[in-house]
Amino acid sequence: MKLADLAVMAGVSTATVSRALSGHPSVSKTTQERIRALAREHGVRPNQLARNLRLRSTGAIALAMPLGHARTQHLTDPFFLSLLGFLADLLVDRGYDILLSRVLPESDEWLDRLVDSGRVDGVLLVGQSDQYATIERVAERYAPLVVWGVDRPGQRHLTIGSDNILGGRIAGEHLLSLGRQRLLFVGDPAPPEFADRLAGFRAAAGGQPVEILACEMDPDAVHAAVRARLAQGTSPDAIFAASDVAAMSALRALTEAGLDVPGDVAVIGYDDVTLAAHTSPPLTTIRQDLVTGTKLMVDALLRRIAGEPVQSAIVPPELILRASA
Amino acid sequence: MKLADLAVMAGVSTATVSRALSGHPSVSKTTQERIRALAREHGVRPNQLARNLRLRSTGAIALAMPLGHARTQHLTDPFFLSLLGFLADLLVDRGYDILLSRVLPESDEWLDRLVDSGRVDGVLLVGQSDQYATIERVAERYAPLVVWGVDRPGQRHLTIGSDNILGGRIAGEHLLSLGRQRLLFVGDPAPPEFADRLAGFRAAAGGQPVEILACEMDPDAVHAAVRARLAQGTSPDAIFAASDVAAMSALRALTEAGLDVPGDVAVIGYDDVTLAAHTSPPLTTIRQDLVTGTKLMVDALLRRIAGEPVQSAIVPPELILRASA
DNA sequence: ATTTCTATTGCAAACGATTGCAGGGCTTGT
DNA sequence: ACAAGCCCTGCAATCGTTTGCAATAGAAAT
Repeated sequence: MKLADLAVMAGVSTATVSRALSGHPSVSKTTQERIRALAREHGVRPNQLARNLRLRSTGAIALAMPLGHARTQHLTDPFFLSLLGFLADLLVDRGYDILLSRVLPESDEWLDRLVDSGRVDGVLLVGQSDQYATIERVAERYAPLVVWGVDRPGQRHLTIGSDNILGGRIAGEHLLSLGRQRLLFVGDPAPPEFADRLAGFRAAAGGQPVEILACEMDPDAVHAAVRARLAQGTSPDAIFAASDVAAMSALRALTEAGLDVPGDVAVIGYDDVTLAAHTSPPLTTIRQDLVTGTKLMVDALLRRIAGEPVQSAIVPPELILRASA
Repeated sequence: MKLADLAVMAGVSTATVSRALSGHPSVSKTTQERIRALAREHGVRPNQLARNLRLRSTGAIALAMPLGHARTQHLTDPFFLSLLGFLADLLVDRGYDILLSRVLPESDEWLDRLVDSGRVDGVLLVGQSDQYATIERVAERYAPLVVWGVDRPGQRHLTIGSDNILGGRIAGEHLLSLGRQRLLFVGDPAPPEFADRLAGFRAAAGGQPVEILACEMDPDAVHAAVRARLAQGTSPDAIFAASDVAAMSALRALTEAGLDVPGDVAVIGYDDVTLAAHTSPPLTTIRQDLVTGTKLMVDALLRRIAGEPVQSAIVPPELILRASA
């Protein structure tokens, strides 16, 4: 049932129906009400596709996470998902829908396809993964693109992110202040965010050596890696995990190995996902302020869509002190 | 840059360009390759909106979770999110995009708007919440709608779900087999799924009384409720939580109260979310087989879209034995 | 009574693709 | 040399809206 059908029923033109439904002032109150009633009665709702085509705006935002690194793990990462939750809330409040694209960057055209599809007014990316170059290239020609991630000097694309170097440093300083000596970083050091965390951690450690246990980021891989590491001789007395999920896996491996947390080994995570407060012992972690972060992202995106200039921004991380370190 | 522009550059008509790009056999190999090259060079990609309008199909599926009950909690529920992850994977594999709508059912038109927008070829709903009536009404006139939830006798809408009654019974039987006597159900008994779990649990308990600790489902509420309950005199020796997230909060409240799990109190959850394996002690729980479940959902939806008849289906729950019970 | 003005409404052209049908050029058979 | 057939390609309609502009009717002004 389209507007044209309603038009013949009401004995007016499609144009009038369209204007009546959108509350255009030039159509009389009486016809407006008459058409509205008719529309309600017959359950007529304008086709958004046609509308969007005509208006050249879609009311939708694409949200994607490039999965260059962790191919095994799809969208189930709790950090991504809670980011998604916040973004969804904000966008829906502003009248936008969300087009979720899971992206496995097989070809480097994935982002081009997304922005050129005409289906969205803007794109939000979570994480740069190994797609930095592609993002840079597309950002050059497509403004309404905002990325959660790190901001490198000379970078063209707009990012919102937390200060991962600072976060890593805070973690390191905290562990040192506890008198820990044998520091271990657990996680994949390749993605830019994690690289920064590790860099900050090392900076804090100063002269002290930092051992790196590089592994995939999915829970089982981390668990296996930590267990294997513990099976070797001297165990660390402090672990800094690249993410909370990794930290939880480490936690489990530790308890299984009969080690006390934080007595034998202090553990500190990153993100402060909801469940971090519910592990035992509750996880000390570096919080990324997603409430502010997502607000900034949406804000930046909408301003880019409106054609205004916007700068990259950084939200400060924060140490959340719980029992594990 | 549209197809028409490319057409003048190539010196052919838009029709030919369209056919060339879609690999239509009636356009010669040579022109086809020439146009393809030109398109690649200038980064021309057909506008999906126009395409969808013409083809009357969108290549997108709406995914929504009616949040009638837990208004405070948005999309961050790990169970929903991992369901989302699986669905996303399956749909993307089949070439569909996902339109994510967070739905706060203020008016009962939310679902009508979704199905009439023309933006999606079908709708997946996760949970019925208190929107049962609305879903029934819309399902009457709109076939490609599949719901994750319970199947009541006489119901019109198509559901895939796990057998919550059976799941509850399994949980109950397991706790009884451990010799537990003072049974406590923790969670919101109102939503249909939870109601069924409780019903099955009670059935298993037979004559034994089941205490119900009714509370909101967000972690803090559950934690507070359990703590308050433990502060009273006699504590239960077995807890069946309506979800894993609730179980984790209960776990925390228990350890804080100095109770041993499973020594003093056995705890069993529901869902088997990823993190259930990583709590300490690892959580015994009733798994909902999401791999099969989501496959069935997508399958049912696609067949409904194709106009085939499909029946509701139920996937059996399974006891996952870990340390907590 | 004629003109001017305003309040409504309709016409038709977009938006950017897809596709049935028709026609033009070229080969082939007789 | 002429008819028939086959490849290609283009014309134009279509999907369902929105909106600038023109047109009409009635009211108000002279």
